[in-house]
Amino acid sequence: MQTLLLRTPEEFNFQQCLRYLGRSARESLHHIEDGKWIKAVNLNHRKIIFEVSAQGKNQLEVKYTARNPDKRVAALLVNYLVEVFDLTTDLKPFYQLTAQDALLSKFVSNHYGLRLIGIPDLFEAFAWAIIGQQINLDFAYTLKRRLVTQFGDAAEYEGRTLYLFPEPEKIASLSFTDLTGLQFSARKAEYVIGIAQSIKKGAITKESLKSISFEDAIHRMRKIRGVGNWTANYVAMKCLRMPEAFPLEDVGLHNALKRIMNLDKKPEIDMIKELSKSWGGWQAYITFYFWQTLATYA
DNA sequence: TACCAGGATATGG
DNA sequence: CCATATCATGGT
Repeated sequence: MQTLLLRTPEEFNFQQCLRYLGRSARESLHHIEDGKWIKAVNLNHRKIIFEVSAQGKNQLEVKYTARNPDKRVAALLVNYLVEVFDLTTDLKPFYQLTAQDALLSKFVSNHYGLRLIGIPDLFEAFAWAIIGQQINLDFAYTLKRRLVTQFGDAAEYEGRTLYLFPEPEKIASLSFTDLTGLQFSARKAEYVIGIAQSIKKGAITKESLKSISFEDAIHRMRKIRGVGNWTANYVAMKCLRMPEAFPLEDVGLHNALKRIMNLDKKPEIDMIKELSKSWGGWQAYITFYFWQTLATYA
């Protein structure tokens, strides 16, 4: 086991992030124990097992081991964690904006230091979004667990089995019945396998999507079968790290708005559009913070 | 029982 | 362009 320290911004609270990561007991891709986040990932064909814990106020302690260690492992892992915890974004303007907004200040300050926790892997981000379309989150986590345990790689670590999300190359070679057998709908099976094939071929890459404008990225993603406005914005938010990403149609957002604004029914799309005009390019963060007001969220 | 869940697509008007 | 049916299953 090797150790590295990672400096974190002032507007960072590991406990807030850990609470988010522990939001579902059905999560299949990590463990949380004794204030530590324990997980395995595949980064550039290096399988890495790591533990993250808070080290003082402004640092994370990261213990890690790799199956095929080389000198790039530490750098890959740091990059991964910087992405997951969004450590390069300055949240001061976000907190300044929301503090002056009567609606947003109600709940944003309750989660000070929470970063928008990301899904760095493009295929995982798409697959998770598609799995979650139109079903309740408990069932979505169940479907993900079946996919992960059936087709994902695994690592044994101190008596635990740590699963990795399946590689697109693996899913690309499946037939629909492999996924409908896990209780995916025929549509979702088709969508997930199709995206795996596109990513395997290189027709869709994270780098190319990140290199173009937000509007162009959304437009390009929506050409993919199974990807509508909600899914494109979810991926832009959680993987591409575009701050103006905004899943307008999100039921969780609707329910959160209904609760926060004390509405008697869920808000209309046009009302949400109007409301969000004052969110100054922080739509993704504000949506993420809205989700924290719900009992279950992702 | 009926309706809602992190929606998207196909089809008919 | 808008409305509706469909999807699979779990929760309420």
